[in-house]
Amino acid sequence: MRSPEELRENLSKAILHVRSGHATSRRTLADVLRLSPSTTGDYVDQLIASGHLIESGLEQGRMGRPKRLLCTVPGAGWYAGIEFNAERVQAVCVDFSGVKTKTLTLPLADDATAKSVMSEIAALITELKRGAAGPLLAIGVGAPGLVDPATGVALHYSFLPDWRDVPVREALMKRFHVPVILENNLRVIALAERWFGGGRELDDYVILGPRSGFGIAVMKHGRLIDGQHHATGEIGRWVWPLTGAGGEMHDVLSSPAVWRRLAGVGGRARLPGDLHGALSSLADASGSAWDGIVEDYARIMGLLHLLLDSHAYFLHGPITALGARFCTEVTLQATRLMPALSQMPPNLQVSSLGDDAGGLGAASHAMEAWQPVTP
Amino acid sequence: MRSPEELRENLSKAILHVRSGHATSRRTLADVLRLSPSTTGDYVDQLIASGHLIESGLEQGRMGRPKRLLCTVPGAGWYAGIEFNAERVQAVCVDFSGVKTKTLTLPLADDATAKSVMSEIAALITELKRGAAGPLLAIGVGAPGLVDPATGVALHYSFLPDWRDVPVREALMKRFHVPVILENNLRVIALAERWFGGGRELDDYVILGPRSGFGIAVMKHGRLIDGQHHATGEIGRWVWPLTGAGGEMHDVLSSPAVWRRLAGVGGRARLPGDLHGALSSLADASGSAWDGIVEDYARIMGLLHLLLDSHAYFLHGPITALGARFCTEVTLQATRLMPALSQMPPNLQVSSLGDDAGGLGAASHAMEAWQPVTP
DNA sequence: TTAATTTATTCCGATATTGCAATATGTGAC
DNA sequence: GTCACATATTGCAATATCGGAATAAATTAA
Repeated sequence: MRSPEELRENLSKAILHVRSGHATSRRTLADVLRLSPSTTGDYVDQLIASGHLIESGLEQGRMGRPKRLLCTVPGAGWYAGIEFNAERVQAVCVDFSGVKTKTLTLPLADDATAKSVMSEIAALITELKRGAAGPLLAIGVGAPGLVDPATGVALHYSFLPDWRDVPVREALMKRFHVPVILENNLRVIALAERWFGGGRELDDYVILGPRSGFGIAVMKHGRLIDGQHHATGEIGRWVWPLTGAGGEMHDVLSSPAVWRRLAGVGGRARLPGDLHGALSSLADASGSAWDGIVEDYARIMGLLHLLLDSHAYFLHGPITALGARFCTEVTLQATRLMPALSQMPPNLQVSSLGDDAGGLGAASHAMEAWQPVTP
Repeated sequence: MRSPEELRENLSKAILHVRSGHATSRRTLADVLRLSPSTTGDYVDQLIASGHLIESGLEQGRMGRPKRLLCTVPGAGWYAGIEFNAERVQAVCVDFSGVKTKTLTLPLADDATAKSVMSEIAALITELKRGAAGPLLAIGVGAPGLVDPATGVALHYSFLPDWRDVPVREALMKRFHVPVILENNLRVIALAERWFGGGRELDDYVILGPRSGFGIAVMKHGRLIDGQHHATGEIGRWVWPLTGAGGEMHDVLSSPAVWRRLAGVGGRARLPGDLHGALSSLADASGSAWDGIVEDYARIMGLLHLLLDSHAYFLHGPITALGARFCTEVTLQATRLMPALSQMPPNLQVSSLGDDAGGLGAASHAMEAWQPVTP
């Protein structure tokens, strides 16, 4: 008898591979699971019996017996993905076949507290329940700031005054009685990119997330890299300019900072409510402010790419409003500044995921963590 | 029946864990292998019967039946580790219990070619054979420049004129009839750090290798990170100064460059034969050249640590002659330049491995790759 | 049409691995 | 000393997984 853990894990992986489309039949599933066809067949029968998978027709190859196609049953349940920051809470519903079926967004008041945020989250999940097919299977939460995924406690977030040591997992598990997974919001966005974005075929890419701060998430070998102080990717705290001392990069290159530079306003200016929209109207800007921003981003891209040598770099956050032109110019400028890059130009692109990248990522995390119960 | 591959892999892992001291009894071995005690017991019996392991006494815990200690049999065979650059070839012998028993070094002539290097390597392995206990089990090679580990072909190295597409694995396998593993030399040094250096308890650290160029190797989750163009960690090609264009970091911060700056000679000056020795005599230098170098390294440490957040950074290469004082000053200066580091000071240290780090690393790689034959 | 070929799935005996119980071997309390 | 407890190892019946053969279902060649 093999350990039940391992069985559950294999069943879970089987579902994930079918859902992602990486495996479409018993045979291909056996290949990606690295298990024998016989065992895989058993698994599939079991998952069909439990209502998680279903056969959806035949696919004829160039020759031989056709594959009996497999797919996940949409109504077998759904995952909730929650993401929030100081301005809004977002909740998305992803059904068992991995399709986003609903997105809800709730603006937060200026005087929002940890308590009010948690109750908004619960309210949104309850709202999602109405009309969702099947049972809620798991909840993923992408929280800003510092989090401890192991304990499910959110440690700190500067823009919500009393957001400190919030037991997110405990609270939501008590309320909804399903597994709850907590992660940093930039890191769940990396998962969204794998499930819904341009990272579907990749296990090596980087998320660039200039928002209020500037962090990155690094996917290597299909896994997000970690650090000692939950501080991996905190490049917003790089000194800026790079040959200076004291000042920090996110003061100059975060999304709000980029808007200020482009709009030509000082640090005191009040930010527009819709930063993405405001930046969007500046997308065909030119002049020294634009060129300076491009050059700054180019330097960062160069440093990152010569260090990480990743397949792709996905841009996220309000700054994506600057569009593909921005990415192109940054890439060009990077190669100009660092000739070594001409042999290996970085593949920088605007993420195809829109504003609900965070919610999608949180749901992706829930999908990856959930396991079926074995009979 | 489980797959024979998996069995061999488990036996191999069992040996590695016993050798490393991470597992000292059947019980603890079961824990680290994540297998049941019964199965692990079978494995151990098998490995004792085949002469790879042996019981070496009892260890009494605070209570209960004592562990029956396990250790690897030194005479069960040995691993050859080869490392070279334009100046010398190095070969080390590591016995089955993971102890280095011999190091050989052969200087290379100025007119060395790929062919002569390969024949020196073969000669050194043959020399190691004399007096080594048991059979040669595997050969690890750490080659400078660009290599393709998958095919075992060394692609390119600037300082050996015709070193291009050299089929290292094929040649040595034909000659010695054992597995041959090829890797980049900086990356095998990372393995040496895990087996023989300060990385023994870590699975998250970085190797800084300023030698002729300047590369780093990043260990995350116990695995070296890879990239798209075999170019991960090529930070020597960062633009330098960081706010400039065109010039590259290794022109200023490689070991030869640091010596030139400290010695106050121009770029044309001939390098001393013993760079480590030459730098050593400058270890208590001071003045603007020293301060400039410290500041440059501090910037790099800051950038790396805020991005990678690793447990430790091990300094390798001739520059280690500058000693612990250099590391201390770099760390201090980094924190001064980037205040964010004060919450998470980087742990930079001179590697405790000496000049044969490369050979040890190559042997480590061979150790990790070798698997016992199942009866 | 039939036979040869290719690919996917299922059947089945062999066995490696497991969980649990039993056994071994120590400490500490009294 | 004896008993309760703690920890490590071994024995054994139950079973999950495997390899290989058999079967299924298609294409291609003749």
